[in-house]
Amino acid sequence: MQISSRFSVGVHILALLDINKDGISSSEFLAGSVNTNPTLIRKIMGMLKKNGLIEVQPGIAGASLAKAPSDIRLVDVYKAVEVVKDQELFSVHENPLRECLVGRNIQESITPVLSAAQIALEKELENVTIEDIIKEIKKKEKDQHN
Amino acid sequence: MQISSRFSVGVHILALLDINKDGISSSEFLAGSVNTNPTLIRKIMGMLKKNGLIEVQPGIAGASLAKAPSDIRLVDVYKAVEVVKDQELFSVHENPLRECLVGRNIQESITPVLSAAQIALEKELENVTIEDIIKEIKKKEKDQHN
DNA sequence: TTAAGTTGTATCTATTATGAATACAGGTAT
DNA sequence: ATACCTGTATTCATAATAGATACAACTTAA
Repeated sequence: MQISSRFSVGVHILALLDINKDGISSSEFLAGSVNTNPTLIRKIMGMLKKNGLIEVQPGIAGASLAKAPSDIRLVDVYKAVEVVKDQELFSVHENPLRECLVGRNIQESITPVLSAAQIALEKELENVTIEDIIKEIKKKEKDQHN
Repeated sequence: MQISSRFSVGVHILALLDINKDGISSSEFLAGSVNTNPTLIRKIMGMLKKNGLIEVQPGIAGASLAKAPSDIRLVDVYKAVEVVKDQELFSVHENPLRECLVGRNIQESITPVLSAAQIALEKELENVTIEDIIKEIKKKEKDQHN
């Protein structure tokens, strides 16, 4: 099981929109950098737009960030691309036997733990912004030239 | 996307093995409580056995915990049932364009963040044991009778 | 106004993971 | 010898993902 690459692709798109802000970032351009097809990019861009992270207009080539890179946290991207719904990272088996002590109480007993784990993961993604990723990209690039 | 219910089923099995330790917990018995088929239970039991969490023997009905419930952490179950591999909770798009600044550095830049998030999730599962779950089950049962 | 290019969607397909189900070999016990 | 159980392989239906094609609606430039 893996969380969809829509998340990492979303981050890729946002970082590139900022780095290429003086140019035109069409879905085809972005798709080239990500190495996928423009349709998937447009689908993800639609999600990012709906959540107020980017600005795009039908018919007009290119997109741009709707906020400063320092104001976009990775958790915003994570939630925008809907890779995981709230409270539902972990699936729990349905309809355990109500005639059994464990069966009738397991769901309510385990759900808070699973929820806490999911929240811990999301909290970690709150600490990183697109600006951080961009800085890291530039740093890696610089390091490689030394 | 959701993490397989093998995890919650595994916890269910372990809790029930302890609560029913004076009885015989065959795969059919466990399957009844979980409300699934015995094959899936045996498959998961095989994983739990391989990781030293339970004891089972071919031909002999029933299984039992290999450790005290207080010594089995949920993260042990999580890893035993292999719902998620190390470093691979998040999938990252492959082969981004090397001719692009973002494309050639995005993977190395984002991987540490994703890894940290995954570890945060697992850390949360380290804090809870099967004993905790059993206590919670009994507590919920008691609360319901008042 | 026409033509070209782009976004926003819908649709189809291949691939993969899950979980239900059946079957059966091999082990155990009465 | 019979009955029961575990361990494992296999088949099947379902769902999510990602690649791909097609096209309507919109914008811009010629």
